[in-house]
Amino acid sequence: MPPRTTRRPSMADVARRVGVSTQTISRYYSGQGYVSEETRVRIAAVVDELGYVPNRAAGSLRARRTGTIGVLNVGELNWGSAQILSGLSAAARASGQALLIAEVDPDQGAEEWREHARAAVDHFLAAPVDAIIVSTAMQGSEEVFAAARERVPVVNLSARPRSEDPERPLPSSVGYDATRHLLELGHRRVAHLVGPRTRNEALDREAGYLRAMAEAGLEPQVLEGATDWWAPSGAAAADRLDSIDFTAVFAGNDELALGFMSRLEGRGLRAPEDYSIVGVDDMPTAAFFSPPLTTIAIDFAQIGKLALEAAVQAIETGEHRPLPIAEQPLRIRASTAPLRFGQPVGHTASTTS
Amino acid sequence: MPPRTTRRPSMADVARRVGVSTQTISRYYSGQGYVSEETRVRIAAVVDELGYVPNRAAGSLRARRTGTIGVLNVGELNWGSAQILSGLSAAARASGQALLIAEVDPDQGAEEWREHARAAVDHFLAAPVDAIIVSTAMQGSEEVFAAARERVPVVNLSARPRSEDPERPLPSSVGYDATRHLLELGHRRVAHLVGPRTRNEALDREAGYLRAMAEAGLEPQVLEGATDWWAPSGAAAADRLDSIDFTAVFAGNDELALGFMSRLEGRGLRAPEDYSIVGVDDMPTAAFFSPPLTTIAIDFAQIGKLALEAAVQAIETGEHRPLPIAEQPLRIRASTAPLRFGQPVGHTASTTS
DNA sequence: TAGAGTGGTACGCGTAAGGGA
DNA sequence: TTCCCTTACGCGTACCACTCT
Repeated sequence: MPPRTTRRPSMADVARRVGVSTQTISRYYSGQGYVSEETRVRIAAVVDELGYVPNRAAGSLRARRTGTIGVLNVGELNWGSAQILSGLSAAARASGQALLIAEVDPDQGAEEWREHARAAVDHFLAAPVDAIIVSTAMQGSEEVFAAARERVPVVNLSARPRSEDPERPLPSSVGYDATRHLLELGHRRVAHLVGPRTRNEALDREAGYLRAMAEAGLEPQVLEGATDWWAPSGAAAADRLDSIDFTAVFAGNDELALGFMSRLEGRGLRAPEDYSIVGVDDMPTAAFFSPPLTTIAIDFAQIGKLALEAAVQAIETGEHRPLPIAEQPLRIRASTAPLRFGQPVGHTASTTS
Repeated sequence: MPPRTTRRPSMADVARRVGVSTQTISRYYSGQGYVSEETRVRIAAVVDELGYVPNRAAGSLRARRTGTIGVLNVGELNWGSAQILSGLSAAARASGQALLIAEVDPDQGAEEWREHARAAVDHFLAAPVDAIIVSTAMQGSEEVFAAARERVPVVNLSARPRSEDPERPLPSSVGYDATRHLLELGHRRVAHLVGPRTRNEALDREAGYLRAMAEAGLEPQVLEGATDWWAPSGAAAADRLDSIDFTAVFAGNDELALGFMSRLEGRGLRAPEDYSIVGVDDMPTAAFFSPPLTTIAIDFAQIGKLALEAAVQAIETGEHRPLPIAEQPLRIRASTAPLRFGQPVGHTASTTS
C-alpha cells in the first residue's frame, strides 16, 4: 500500500499557478535567460506557497549533469577519513553538489573487497553521479575503477603522486619529518611501527623513515604487525617484541602509537623518560594522551576540500590535475625528549616470552 | 566544453542489440514479470558488452521510489556518529539503497544552523530521496523537519523515546548504570561531567545520573562547561574546578573523560588511585588510555542499522515505529576502583585560582 | 538591429498498465 | 501460465521561435 498519495508539486503546477510557462520557472532556477523582476517575485511566492522543490532526477535526464558526486570510503571511518568526509561535504555544500556515499571493507580478502567496490561503483554509475571520489590504494583497485573512469572522472585521494625521480618518490614528507625530529633529539636507535602495508600512506611513511635513516647512516628497524590503523594493532605490535632495542619510535599513526605506548607502560616503560614516540594525524585526543603525543598534523578537512574541488574541476573541464598536498606541521608535545645518557631502554628483555 | 562526448548506453541500446523491447530489459532488472532463461542470458551478455548500468534517475521518474535515503549528520563526525554512518551504509548496501549525506554544524548560532539544516533538507527533497534520517535534537529542529515530514518519512536518531510515566523517562539507562557502578564501588561524592545540553543524549545521561543519586539519597554535583563532545571540552571543565570535592566522576562521554583526566593528571591526580572515572561510548582508544577507561559501550553500528531499517519500513508501509534500543554494557577497566579510606581527593584545593 | 522577456516542442530514460499470442 | 510488445506517461531542460521596446 503506497503510504503517500498526495503528489509532490511539479514545475508545471507552479507555472500554472503563476500564469507563465514551465520554461520561465526553469529559467528562474537556472539563472540562464531573462525573467523579469516582477515575475521572479510572483514565482517565489508560489514556490513558497506550494513548497515546491525542483526534482533533480528529472532535470538531470535532459541536462547532462546530476549535481551528485559519489564518495567511496575504503576502510572503516577513522578520525582521518571522517574528517575528509567532513571536508568533502562542506565543500560540496559550498558548490551545490550532493554527496552519495558508500563504504567498503578492504580487510576481507582481495576478491571480496574488489567485488564490493565494483558493486559500489555500479551503484554510483546507476545514480548516476558526475564524478567519483575514492580513498584507496589497495591492490587491484585500478582495475576496479578503470571501467568507471570511462564514464566519469575518478579522483583518488590516496594516489601516490609519482615523481619523475624514483630516488625521491615522496613529496609527502611525513615519515621523513617525523624521523628527523627523533634524530635531531639525539636518538640513534629509531624504530618504525609501520602501518598496514596495503595502504599507500603506510608505504609512503615507511619510505620517508627509511630515507631519513639512510641519510643519517643508521640501521633501520621496522616493527611489523599492524594490519589496520587502530590502537589494538599497535598493542599487538608491542606484544610481539621480545626485547626492546630502540630509544625512539615513529608510529604510522596516532592510534598505533597509543596502543603501543599502552603496552609498553604495562612493561613499566613510559614516554618520554624511557623512550620517545611520534605519531601521525594529530587526532584531537592525541594532545590528551598520557603523555600528550608528539605527532604530525594532517589537515584532513583540507584534503577533502581539495578533492571535491578537483572533482568539480574535472567535471567541468575534463581536466585532471593532481591533488595539491597540504602543510603537515609537526606538533611537539611531551612524548618526545632528547636522548639521555643511560636511557634505560636498550636491552631490557621483557618477561613476556 | 563538455568533456564527455560518448553517450552512456541506454536501455534502448541494450534492447535493440538483444532484439527485444525495452520492457523486457526492464523486467530483467525488476524481477517482476517473465523473461525466459535464454533471453536473460542474451541480455546479460549485451549488458556486459556495453557496460550498461540502468539510470536510477530516469527510473525514479515514473516509479515513485528513488532508492535513495538522505542522511543529515548534525555536528562533527566523532567516533559515534562515524560508526552510525558505517552501520547505515552497511545496511543500505544490504537493502540496495543509496545514501545521500550532508553535515551541518549546530554550534554556530541557532538561526544559522536552522538555515543550514533547512537547506540540507531541501537538497534532499530535490534529489529526491525516499526518506530522511537525522541525528539531532537541537532546539527548533522539529520545526525544520516538519515541512520535510509532509513529503517523506523522517527518522530521528536522537528522538527521546517518550515514556508514558514521566517519573521514569529513560529507557536508555546509560547515565543511571554508570552512576550505579560508581556507587556500588562505595563512592558517595560522585560528580557528573555533563555533555553539551543542546543534545538529547547529554540530557538523558544527566537525568540518569540524577536519578541514581536521588535514589541513593546523595547530593548531585554537576560539572558544567562542556560545549561539545570533544576532549578539550573535558579539559576546560577540569580547569574550571577550584577545589575537587568528589571521589568519582561520571563523564558524558569518553572524550570528555579523557580531557578531564589529562588535566587532573596535570594537578597530580590520577585514576584510579586518586579518583574513579567512567565514560560513555567505548571508543576503540578508550581501552588504551592511561589508565584504560571504564565506560559504557554503545553499539553505534547497530543504531545505524536499526535506523535504516526503520526508514525502509516507513517507506514501504508508511508505518513509523520507534527505534529499539540496543544493549549498553558496562566495560569495567582500570579507571574505576573501590573507594578507599583516606582517598586523597576530598578538599585538595588546587593552586590554579 | 539588439536585447529583454516569454512560450512551444521535442526529448532524456526508464516504468506502469494493459494487450496479444 | 509464459513470454513479450505497444503505448502513455513522469518532470524538467535544450533549442528555437516569437513579440515588443
